[in-house]
Amino acid sequence: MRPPLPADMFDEVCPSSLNPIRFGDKWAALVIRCLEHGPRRFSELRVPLHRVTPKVLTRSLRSLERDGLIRRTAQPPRVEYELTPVGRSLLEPIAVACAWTDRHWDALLDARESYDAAARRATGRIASPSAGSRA
Amino acid sequence: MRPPLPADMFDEVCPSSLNPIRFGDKWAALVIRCLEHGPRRFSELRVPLHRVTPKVLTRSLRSLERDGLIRRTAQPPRVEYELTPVGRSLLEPIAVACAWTDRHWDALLDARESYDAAARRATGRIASPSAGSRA
DNA sequence: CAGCATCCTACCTGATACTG
DNA sequence: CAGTATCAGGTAGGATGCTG
Repeated sequence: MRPPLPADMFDEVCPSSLNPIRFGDKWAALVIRCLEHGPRRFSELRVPLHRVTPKVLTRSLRSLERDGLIRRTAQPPRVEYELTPVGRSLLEPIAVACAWTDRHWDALLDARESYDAAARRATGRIASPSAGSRA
Repeated sequence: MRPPLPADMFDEVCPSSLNPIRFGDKWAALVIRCLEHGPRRFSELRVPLHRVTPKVLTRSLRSLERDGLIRRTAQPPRVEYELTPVGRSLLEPIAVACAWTDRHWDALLDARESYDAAARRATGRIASPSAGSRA
């Protein structure tokens, strides 16, 4: 049998609003990568995605299913999710996005920091929300 | 001089919430593509992006600037926006995303339609928001 | 020309608690 | 196990009108 998904599969700053590249909703790309090596059950997905609530994960899964990117099969009490061919084809753009992020993540962090610092100097300390987590 | 940006540069269903791949906010990818061949002024951008209000376009530009993806230069009354090297590097993932969308757009449309149709049959006609526009 | 101010709506996301 | 229900906050997007 395939190994279970590791709880630390994703960085704790992941997903991130800082990452300009997004696939579907906040968790969609992570879900797709979880399904890369075969079908997974709801509770299996919750291990690496331990920071998402069941409600939100359900909505993300429904949305992916609606778009034909994953398929849900229920033979109670088992429910499994797997990639469709179209969903699997998203792995390539996702990989490209990840590669881009790896190369430019630090530049992005620096740019934001100096922009916000300049804005603070100009306005006398206003706003500037905290950085998010990673994709 | 470079030709002005055509008003019909983007499809009228573009950007789209249907497209699962997004770059920054709703208009960011379009802005970046507008800047591909050199700097553009605010009002130049408004031609192909005629469906975005000035407020929203401004916010999108500020956000891209904050992330170091574009650079804003003002020598009044001229204001120009141009891609930074990091911003330009996004053109490649964007192209990959566009290629993916071209290949799978129809499948996405069909999947949503049949999912919503099945949902209507199951629940007796509830919900199902209209499709969005394209990315 | 290149925005800003104001108001408003919808959606996304999450916390918490509960269930067939 | 695989969700659903409820409540609440924050942000994105847009309409409209005004300005240095």
